[in-house]
Amino acid sequence: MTETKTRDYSETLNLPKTDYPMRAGLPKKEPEIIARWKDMDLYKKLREAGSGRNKFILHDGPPYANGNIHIGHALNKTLKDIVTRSMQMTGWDSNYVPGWDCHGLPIEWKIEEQYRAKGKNKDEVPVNEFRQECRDFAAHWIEVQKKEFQRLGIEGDWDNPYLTMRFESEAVIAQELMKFATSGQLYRGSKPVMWSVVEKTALAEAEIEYHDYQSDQIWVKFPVVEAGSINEDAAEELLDAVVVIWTTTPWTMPGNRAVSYSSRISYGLYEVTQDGLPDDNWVQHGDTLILADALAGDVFKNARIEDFKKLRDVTADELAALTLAHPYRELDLGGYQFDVPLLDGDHVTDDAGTGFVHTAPGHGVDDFEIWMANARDLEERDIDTSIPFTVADDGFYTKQAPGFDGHQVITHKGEKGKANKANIEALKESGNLIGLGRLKHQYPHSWRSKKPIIFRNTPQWFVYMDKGLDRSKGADTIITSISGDTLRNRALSAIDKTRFVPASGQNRLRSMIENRPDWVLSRQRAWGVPITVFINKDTAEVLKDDAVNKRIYDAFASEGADAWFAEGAKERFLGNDYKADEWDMVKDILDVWFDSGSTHAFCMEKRDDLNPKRKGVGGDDYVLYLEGSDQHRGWFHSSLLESCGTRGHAPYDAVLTHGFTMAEDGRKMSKSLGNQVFPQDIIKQYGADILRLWAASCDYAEDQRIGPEIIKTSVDSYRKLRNTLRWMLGSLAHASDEDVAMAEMPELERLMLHRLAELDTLVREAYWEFDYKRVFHHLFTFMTVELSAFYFDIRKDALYCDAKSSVRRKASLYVIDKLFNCLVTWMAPMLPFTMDETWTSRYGEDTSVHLEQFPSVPAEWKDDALAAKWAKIKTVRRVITGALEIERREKRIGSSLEAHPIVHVTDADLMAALEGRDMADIAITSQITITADPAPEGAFTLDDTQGVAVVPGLARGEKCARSWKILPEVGSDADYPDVTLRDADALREWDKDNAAA
RNA sequence: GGGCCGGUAGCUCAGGUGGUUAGAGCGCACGCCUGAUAAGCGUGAGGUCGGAGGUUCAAGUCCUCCUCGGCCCA
Repeated sequence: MTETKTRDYSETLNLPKTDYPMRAGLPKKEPEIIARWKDMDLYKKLREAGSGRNKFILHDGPPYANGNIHIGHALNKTLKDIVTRSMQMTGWDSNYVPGWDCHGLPIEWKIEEQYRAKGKNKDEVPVNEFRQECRDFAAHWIEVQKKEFQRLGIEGDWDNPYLTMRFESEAVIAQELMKFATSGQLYRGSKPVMWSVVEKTALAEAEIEYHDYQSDQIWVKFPVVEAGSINEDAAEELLDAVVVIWTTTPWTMPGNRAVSYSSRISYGLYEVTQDGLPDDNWVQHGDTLILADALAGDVFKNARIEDFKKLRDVTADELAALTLAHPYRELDLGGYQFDVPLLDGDHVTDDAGTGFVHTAPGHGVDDFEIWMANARDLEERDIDTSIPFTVADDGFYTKQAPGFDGHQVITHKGEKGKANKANIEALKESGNLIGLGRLKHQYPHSWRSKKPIIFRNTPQWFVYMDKGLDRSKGADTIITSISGDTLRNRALSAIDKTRFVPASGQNRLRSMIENRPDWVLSRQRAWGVPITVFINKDTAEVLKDDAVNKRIYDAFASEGADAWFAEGAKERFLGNDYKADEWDMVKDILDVWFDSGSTHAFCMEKRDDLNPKRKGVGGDDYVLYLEGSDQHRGWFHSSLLESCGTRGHAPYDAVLTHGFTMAEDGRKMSKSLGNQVFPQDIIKQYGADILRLWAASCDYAEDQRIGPEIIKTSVDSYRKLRNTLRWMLGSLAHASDEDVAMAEMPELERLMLHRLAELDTLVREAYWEFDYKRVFHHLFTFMTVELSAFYFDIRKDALYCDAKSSVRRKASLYVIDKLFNCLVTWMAPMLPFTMDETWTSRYGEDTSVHLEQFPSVPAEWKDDALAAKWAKIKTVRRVITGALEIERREKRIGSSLEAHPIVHVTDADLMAALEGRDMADIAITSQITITADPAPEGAFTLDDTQGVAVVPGLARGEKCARSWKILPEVGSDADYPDVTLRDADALREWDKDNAAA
């Protein structure tokens, strides 16, 4: 016999074999996968697969089409995609139709900005030309964002998204508005808005800048005319007194309707005690004034009075019972005879002024709100609550400011008109002026003209929150005089029927609906859907005519809302039944929240592939809205009101909200702090799946953080997941399709199947609860702790070294196959790129994991008794590996295969669990001895484990050249003298198979 | 200023109805392996549970206040 050279056995082993790369190269690979999905028309295949199933509709809240996407968009769309994919894979037809919000102010601004750069004036451009430019602008960003969303791996109908500016959408939006109009829910009211006289336009908060400005300040007396009936003497005193206000806008005096005070401020009755005042002084000896205590001194100083005394306190109750006269009542102007009430308001402070605030509801937001809040009480006091239109759009007073028409507040050049002066004169004449001065302060100016703006009462369109509705006419409703069926009540009861995730959203939305005022729908803007309403010039009645409305709808559907602004539109829509000159055509634009609040109407209901049949209307389809928590005030809110007003119920079954994404330090991202994170950067550097893994692993219900270190955590997790899957793929390269019966399967394999059964329940539950971090953390821990470090580590020996015919090996491959299918499908919604790559690596390029369902798990896999038993086995294993670690540290062993521990198990329960187990395999040692004998002194134990002690020792025998186990039997097989008997058998089989081949 | 939500190891997260020395994974340190190898396995060090009061035999868990952060209003 010639000298035997050691044979290289590695070719006889079933080592992992795969092309699946360890390093993913996602930034390069993901676009290829997107292309593959497009080529195979995955979206269409998904729809075919889902056809006939109940629909799960994640109805997209439309992002605004005016810039690149940011991290918040990325989180939002990723969560939506995880929802869509997971529902599709758990038995629903889950069709995601993305949408965009296209109308509105920010886009108008951009176009205006471009105009300014070109020296063009918006007012000189025909409105429909301007609108076209807005449309083009939106269209551009829709394409940009679409690509960015697709790059994130979001699956949906990207070829047919919905757009609020599509003609059909504009038609339905107008139609929805007309439903409110014809059902009587829409009314014309008024509200002060910031108004630029120079540009003759309303301005939004963002269009305002503050500059220094010199205002006229005045202190004004309001004579007390009624003092209630608290106490005759006290009332008498107050009847002789005046309430004093201070204002920097004298021109708003004609609009005054009330005086506000605060019950949190202390007030007093003051008397002027100074002698020798000139006869023409505005304040005289003996005058009594009611003032805030903290400000009385200031007021007298401004009225040039040095000597005064406080007579007594004036209580909040006394103030509430006062009625004042307008300072102009005694003048012969007409129109100021009304009573002026005192209103308790939180906006009143005693920092400056008099402690009393002049309240002109047409000229300030606080004024308007306190007026409206008290409207009901005032009407009971026979006080007219209508708000006068005192100033026209050109800055001139109207006839509703009697005695002042002809005067201008602000001129067309932005300079002060004569209004202040005229009012000051009138006040002097009435004897109600007590102080006068100038004040330099910050005052709002138009960002365009840089000229001062004013608050001006303007007509606006509102929807009633508290008028009774009548549902008897189907979807349309009619106002009734008395009914509990109001829009507010409908919305509240709809909220009670809606599932909120997290639950706290319900309260949040509820309290907003409970407290909100009537819904203002009108904006004085150009880019949007118009309020398609005609009002009768004489009666101010809103035209309700189905034929007119249909003409409007049809025109919009084919030409877009531009039709409203086209030449001859009025005559065209009114038709022959009405005289055009008897009707006014409203030119206001709908608030964009009405647009997006109508998406359920023009997208969800109009598309056959959506149009849900929900519970209660003969179906089991399910509609979810998912947005950031700011949308309680926004889209969740407007969609609810729109749908309740026109359909009587919410457009959704469930509302899911997520928090906002902060920088790594937990603070808001900002350019100035330099802590911004851009999704585009992460995708470029690591890939979209890394970003998605971040989204899936964090608690999105709260605010999340993102930054370099956090991304690194995702990258590390990703690598671990990927390598574990890679090893499975490598092992499965040797698998056959042979099934192995449960009865034949070793307990270790059955334990893994049991764990799959448990995870199956958990994963399905967590996906239904949209709790992705729970799915991720469980799967990740399972893969690292139970698979990589336990099951795979133990089974490597059998998988690599056992003969092909080994049942143990076949069983393991069977289980790995099940593990693979479960894990890859379960993670597919979160990591769509990687899981599809993994899936196709096994099943071929013409498949996709996204067309799979979560595997059904046989009930027989679940085996709690087995799991309990293996918990004990693992307990013993921990003690063994603990003992081996000491040996390793002392350099007596390196690999655990060099060891032969003697395990003393004196706990009968644990011993019973070990019965029939090959603990050497399980502990990955070459040999092992299990004994019930008491452990000798100095044996290794763990503090938390009773009844197990380990005496370490070295394995005896030769090291097997093939499996590296050390066993005495090595050398006893004549054919294969350098291996164990198991390996010898395996080699015999391998050699036979390969000789035959 | 008001409404709502939150603050558990360096990071991401667990911690039903209050009950022994607060857990996991990652990261980190150290070690082993070299047939998952820019991989795999093991061991270890990390926490005043944002802070202060209070209720209770007992609080990360209940109450109050404060603080920091966030969303929405004003």
